[in-house]
Amino acid sequence: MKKNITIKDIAREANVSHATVSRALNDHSEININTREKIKNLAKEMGYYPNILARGLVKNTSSSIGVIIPDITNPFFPQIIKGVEDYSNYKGYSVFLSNTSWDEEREIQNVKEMAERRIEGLIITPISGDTYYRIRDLNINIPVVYVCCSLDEPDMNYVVIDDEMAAFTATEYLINLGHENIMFIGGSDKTVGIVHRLKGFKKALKKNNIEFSSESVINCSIRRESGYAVMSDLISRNNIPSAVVAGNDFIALGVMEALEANGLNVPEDVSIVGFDNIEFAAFSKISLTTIDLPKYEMGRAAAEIVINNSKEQLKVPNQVVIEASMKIRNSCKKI
Amino acid sequence: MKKNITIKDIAREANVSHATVSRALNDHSEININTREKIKNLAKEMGYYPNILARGLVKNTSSSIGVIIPDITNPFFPQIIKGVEDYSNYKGYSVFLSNTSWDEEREIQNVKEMAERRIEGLIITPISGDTYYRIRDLNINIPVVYVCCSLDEPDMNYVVIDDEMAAFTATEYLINLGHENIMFIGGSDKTVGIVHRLKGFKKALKKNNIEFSSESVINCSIRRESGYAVMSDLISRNNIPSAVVAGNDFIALGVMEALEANGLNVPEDVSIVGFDNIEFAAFSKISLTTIDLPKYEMGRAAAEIVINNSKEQLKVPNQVVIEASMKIRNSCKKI
DNA sequence: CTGAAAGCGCTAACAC
DNA sequence: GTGTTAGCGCTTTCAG
Repeated sequence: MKKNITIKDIAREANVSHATVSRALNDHSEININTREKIKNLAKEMGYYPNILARGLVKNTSSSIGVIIPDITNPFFPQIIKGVEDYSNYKGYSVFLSNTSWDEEREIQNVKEMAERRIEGLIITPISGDTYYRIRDLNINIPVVYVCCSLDEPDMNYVVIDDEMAAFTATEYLINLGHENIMFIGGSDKTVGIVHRLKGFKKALKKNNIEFSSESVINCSIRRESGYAVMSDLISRNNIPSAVVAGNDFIALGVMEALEANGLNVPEDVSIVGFDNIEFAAFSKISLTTIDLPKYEMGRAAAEIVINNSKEQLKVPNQVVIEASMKIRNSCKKI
Repeated sequence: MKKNITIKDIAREANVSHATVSRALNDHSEININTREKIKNLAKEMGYYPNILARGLVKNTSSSIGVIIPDITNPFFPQIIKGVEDYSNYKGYSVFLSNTSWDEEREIQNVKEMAERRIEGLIITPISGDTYYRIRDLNINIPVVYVCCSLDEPDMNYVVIDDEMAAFTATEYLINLGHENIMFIGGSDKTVGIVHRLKGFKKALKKNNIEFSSESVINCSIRRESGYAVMSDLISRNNIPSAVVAGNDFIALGVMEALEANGLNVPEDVSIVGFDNIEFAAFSKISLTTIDLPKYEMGRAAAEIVINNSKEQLKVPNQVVIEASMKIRNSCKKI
């Protein structure tokens, strides 16, 4: 392994001390402009790449942040990541990415590892609300902001939409279309965003005097396959609702697939509304009515919070609730 | 900013030297088992997180790798990333992710930054073949493997499929279905994979005595919107092919959208075959016939190469060509 | 088995 | 302006 060029190598070559090289490379004011240029040229010639880790050691920074998500395969997350990445890159930060594949232990493990790498901020969409407490108890001494996960904790930083409200809107939209047999399909009851959505769902039923039956909510993992499996099962048991509110678009798509596979049509046979507005929901063949989350903006907002606060160690919790709206397309019909 | 606790803090607390603490924490053999346990417990109690950067400085490692891709929003890439991430995580490496948004300068800039962060390997799907040479000239002293980009360079490491062959197969499939007016829509002529695909396209035409007209290949950026724009333009000029080979699925989807928007149907009015087999291509409403790239496996293979070779500095170039096959669905019809 | 000391590559006083 | 020195948090000889 060829050794990397260091500041000392340059110093030797330039006949100066390595401190001078450091000053030159960092554009310090107290340095002769000629030696500065000479050193800079030399550094370029020699193919010098500063060792940021070493610098970080003395300056106690890493100029990196971490992003932990459960499933990069769900098109919802890449948009968030893009928002984070653009801002981080702009600010000179690099981002560590971790995909936990819905494994809570892996999630916690990765938080620890990132702490050991001295990330200056963590952005996470946790698998469950428990994660908040587990991370808190980790005492990692790093600001963390939660995306799509808000708990009633005064010290928690998060970027969310008003899930309850959004689900309420979506559900009432279906009710106003004449639906009464509506099911909520989606997500485990450990996933915080889903819990809020479910709350909004129930609220809308109640307000409109539709009796809520526990059989009308079905938990499943937040995967396309899960939506597919749940709806297939429903069909086989001949227990088909007239409308469904899906925990998110990925699940909604699975539900649509299952319907399709069984010769049922959307919206003719069953109406459906999703959550997230992933890119494919807009695809004309799919045309899924859904709640539009400003994913990119949420990622960016989260990045702004951690990066701008990492220095002064977040004092005021940042709890940002971003506006979401319903995108009405063609997956729901009046009955 | 609360200071992080260090090995020295533990040493003081345990009345030993910090070297002993280091030995204990790293399970060295030459250490009293009792002091080891005592120190370990103390470390846990005190909430100690080793500073991996400091360790890296002395051991000259970072246990991190970099991944650079042009567009995380294209579902093709998350699968690759997942493959990389799973293996890296398994091996104790963290991954830096960079999304360049098709900006070549940002791409190069990020390579430099990652070099400064002393990543031990770089996995990149470059925007153009030029990148290979620019990176090579950067002399970053880090193994890099290219994904979906192979050049005729003996020292290049890459993981690809046989794009030319695959495109040949796809095109001939359309020809055998009776198509003669086939267009290739996709990608800039700087993108290496696309260039190979185009080559295969031409080869198939030639072999089947179909005259090739330069008007039957249209370059565009590798985005869904581009496919949409190109096809819209074609339609407005009333220059509609009977079949199209798309540079990739994302473009194919855009093309389908444009067709749809203009009242044209797939496959009735125009047949189409894509490349990549992104998840949504399989969606029944879409049912896109396409070339299936084993994305996850490609990412994993790339990660294996960089991680297992970073130590001994790749000597033998790893040029792996993974098998790809055609997934026949319902986007093409016989004429 | 443990401590002292050196050093990874860099920045930051402190002299001169 | 520049060199000398110390030290960031850690691992690793080298003694003992």
